Amino acid sequence: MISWALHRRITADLAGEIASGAWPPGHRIPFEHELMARYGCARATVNKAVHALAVQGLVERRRKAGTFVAPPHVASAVLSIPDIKAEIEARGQAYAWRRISWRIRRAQSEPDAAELKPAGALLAIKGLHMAAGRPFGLEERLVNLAEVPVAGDEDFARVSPGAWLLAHVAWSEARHEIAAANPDVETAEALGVTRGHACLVLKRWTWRQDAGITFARLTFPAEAFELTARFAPGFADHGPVRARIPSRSDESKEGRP
Amino acid sequence: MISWALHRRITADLAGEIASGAWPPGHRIPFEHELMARYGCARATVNKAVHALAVQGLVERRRKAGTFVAPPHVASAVLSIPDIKAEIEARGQAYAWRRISWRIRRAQSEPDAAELKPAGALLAIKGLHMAAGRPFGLEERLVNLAEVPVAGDEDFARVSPGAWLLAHVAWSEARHEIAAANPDVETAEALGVTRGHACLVLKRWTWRQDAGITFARLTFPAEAFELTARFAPGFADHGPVRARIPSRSDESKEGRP
DNA sequence: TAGTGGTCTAGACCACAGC
DNA sequence: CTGTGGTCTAGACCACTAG
Repeated sequence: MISWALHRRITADLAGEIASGAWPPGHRIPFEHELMARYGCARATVNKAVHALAVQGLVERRRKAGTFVAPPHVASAVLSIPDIKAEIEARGQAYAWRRISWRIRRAQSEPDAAELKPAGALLAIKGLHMAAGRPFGLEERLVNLAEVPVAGDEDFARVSPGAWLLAHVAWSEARHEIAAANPDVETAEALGVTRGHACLVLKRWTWRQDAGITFARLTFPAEAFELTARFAPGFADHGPVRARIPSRSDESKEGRP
Repeated sequence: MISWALHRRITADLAGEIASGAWPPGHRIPFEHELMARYGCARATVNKAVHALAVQGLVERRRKAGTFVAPPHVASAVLSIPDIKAEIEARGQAYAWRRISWRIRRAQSEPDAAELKPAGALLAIKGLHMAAGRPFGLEERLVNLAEVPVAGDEDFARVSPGAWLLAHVAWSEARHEIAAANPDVETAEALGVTRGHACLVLKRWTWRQDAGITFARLTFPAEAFELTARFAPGFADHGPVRARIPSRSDESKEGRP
C-alpha cells in the first residue's frame, strides 16, 4: 500500500525526522524553497507535503516565520465506533434485535434529548442487541419526529433504530460521550447482570444541519464491549480503523499491524 | 473563522449537498471538469476541494468512473484524550500526583506490555492522580527501559510518568482501548470505592518508530471521568476538541457550539 | 480505448507577520 | 519592508479502469 508520489515521500521523510526525535518540538523545518531545491520539484509539491503535516497537527505553520514542529500532544485520536450487528457476526455469533418498548413521548420528559432541541414529540424505542441468543447491549433511542416523520411509520420490531436511521436519514454531525456506569435496576435486568456489574455507556447525539435528529444511549456489560482508537502522525490517510469487540480467545494474537 | 479560499467554498458547497441529503449515498457528484466550469477555476482548485472530501471519507473517488457519495458510516470520530492535570485544574480543583510504587520488572511478567515487544527490563510505576485531595484516577505505567533509559534516573515521586514522558520522549504512534470494568481489590482500595463501583479503564500503548515505549492503564471511577468525541463531516480542519470531565454542576449548560 | 482522477510544473499574486 | 506560506492558473503526462 505504498504510494510513490513524491509529495507523499516528502511528507513521510519529514514525519520521520519528527517521530525519531531528530527534529524536536519547536524546531524549524526547512523552508519550502529549501525543500524545492532538496527534492528538485515545484513549490506546489512541497507545499502539499508540508500542508499534510500541518493538517495532522505535527507541525505549525506561520507566515514569514516558517514551519515548526508542534509540541507533543496526546490530544486526539481516531475513534472507531462499531456497527454492532456487523461486529457480532464477525465474531461468528448470531445477531438479533429484540424490541422491548415503543412509545411516543413529550420532548420535555427526556433531559438527554435537550441538546437536540426537539420541538414536539419524540419516538422512544428501547430494545436489546442479542449475540448468540444472549443480551449483548441495551439501546435506548429517541427520535425527533418533527425532523424524521417517517420514523413514525416504522415499528422497529425487526430492525434496530440505529440500523434503520443509518439507512434512511442523512446526518451531518454527531457527538459522543463514553463513560462507565453501574446499570439501573431496569437495565441490569434487561442485560441479565447485577447492579454491581460495570457497564460501558455510549451516548450519541446526531444532527442534520443544526436540526436534532436522534439520541441514543447504548449500555454494554463491561466484558462485551470495548472501543479502540489510534493516533498515528506521519501517515496522512491511515484508513478508518475497525472497532474491536473482545472475544474470549483473542488474548494472544492481536499484534499491531 | 471563515476562509474565503475558493477551494474551501467548493468543499463546503459539496459537503452541504451531501449532508442535506440532496446527494444521497451512491450519487455521482459532478466531474472535476464540470466543477471547473461551474466555479470558473482551474482543475487543481477543484481537485483540492474534492480531495478534501475524500480524505474525510465523505466521498469515494474512482478513476474513469467518477466521484461518489460514500455510504453513511458512523465509523470514526475525533476522540479527545484529556490531560488529566489540566482538566482537573480547569475544574478549579487542586491537582496532585501521589506515587504508590516504583519497581523494575521483567518484561515477561507483564502481559499488557507484550504488544510493545520489550527486550529487557521494564520500569513499573503506580500512582494516583488526586483532585481536591481525593483519588481521581489510578495510573499503572510500564516504561521500556531499553528504549527510554533516562527514565531510570527519574523516581516519579513528584511528577506523573505520563507528564514526564510527554515532555521527554518523542513518539510516533499510539493505540488506545477504552472499556468499563469492576476494579480489583487493590484498585478499589486505592480509589476508595467498592468493587461493585463501575470504572472506566483507558489503556494506551505508545511506540516510536516501531519501538515500544510505554504502556499505561488508567482507571477512573465512573462518575469522575468521561470521554467525548465528535464527527463533523464537511469541515476539513475542525481543530482538536478538548475533552470534558463532567463536573457536578454542568448539567444545564454545555450546548453544542 | 477513452475518460477520469492523480500528480506535477513554472510561474503568479496576495495576506500576513517578523524584522 | 521583506520573506514566508496560502492560493491559484493553464497547462501537462500518467495510471488506472470502466465499458
